[in-house]
Amino acid sequence: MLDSCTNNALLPGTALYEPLMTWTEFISSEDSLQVFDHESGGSSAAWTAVPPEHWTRHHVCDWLQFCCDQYKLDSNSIPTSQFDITGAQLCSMSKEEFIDWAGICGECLYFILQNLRTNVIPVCDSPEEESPPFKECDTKEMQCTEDTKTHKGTNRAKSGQPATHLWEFVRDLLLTPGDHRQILEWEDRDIGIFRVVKSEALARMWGLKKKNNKMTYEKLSRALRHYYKTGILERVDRRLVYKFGKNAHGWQDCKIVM
DNA sequence: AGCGTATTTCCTGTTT
DNA sequence: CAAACAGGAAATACGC
Repeated sequence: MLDSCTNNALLPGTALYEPLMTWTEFISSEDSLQVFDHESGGSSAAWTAVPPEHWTRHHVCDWLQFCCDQYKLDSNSIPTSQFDITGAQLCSMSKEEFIDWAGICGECLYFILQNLRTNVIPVCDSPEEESPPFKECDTKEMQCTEDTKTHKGTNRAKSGQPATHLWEFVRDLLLTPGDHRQILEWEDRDIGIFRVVKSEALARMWGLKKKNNKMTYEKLSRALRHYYKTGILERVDRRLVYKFGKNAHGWQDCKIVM
C-alpha cells in the first residue's frame, strides 16, 4: 500500500503545514478535498473524519501513506511490520516510543500526529457545528514565546485566511518543527540565514496556500527578490540562500521545542 | 471608486 | 545545459 508513496501527484505542502490553520479548517478546505479525493471512496469513514484516538488499523495505515505522500517521507524507512497498530495505541506512545516505533521518520510523524490532535482543540468558529469529540491532548511539547503566541493570535482571522505574507509564510515554516527541513532549513539561525532545499516543493506549498496551482519557484523567488528593497530580506550571494533583513521580525525570538 | 501594497506573471539577460 | 539570479514592467489581488 505504501508503494505508491513516492508519487508526486500530491504536493508536499498542504494546509497542514500552515501553522495558523486548525485541523478542522484544513479538512473543510478545498485543499483537503484535493488531498483526500483519492481516499477510499467508500463506505467506511476516512481517517480524516475520525479523531486519531479512534483510528482503526486501516486508518493508521492510510494516515501513514498520506504522510509519506505529503511530506515526502521515505516510506521504506518505516518498518512495515509496524503498521498494524490502532489509533489508540498510536496516541498512547511517548515521543521516544514513537521514534523507536517509526524509525527515522518518527520525529516527523510524531509531530504531525500531535499537530492533528492539538489543532482540533475547539476553536469553534461556527457555533452550530458540534464540538468534535476529540479529547484535549497534551500540548506541553510546544513552548512558544509570548511573541509567537501573540503573533499567531493576531494573525488568525476570525474565520477565513490569515493575511500571511510570503516572508511570514517562509519564516513560520522555518520556525515550525517537523519535516520542513527537507524543504527549507536554517543555515545560520543566529543571523537569519536560511536555505531553500527543495525549491519547487516550496513553491507548491506557497501555491497551495494562495490557492494558485501555477506557482513556481521562479515566480516565488521574484517575490522574494522584491523584499530586498524593503529590507525584509538581504541578499546572500549563494544559490537558494536568503537572509532575513532588518525589517523582518519574529524569526529570532521564537523557539518551538518538540 | 481609487489607491497603495504585495505579490504574480512574463521576459531578457547573466551567472553558477 | 539546466537551474538560479536579477530586475524591469505590467497585471492582479486585496484591504482600506
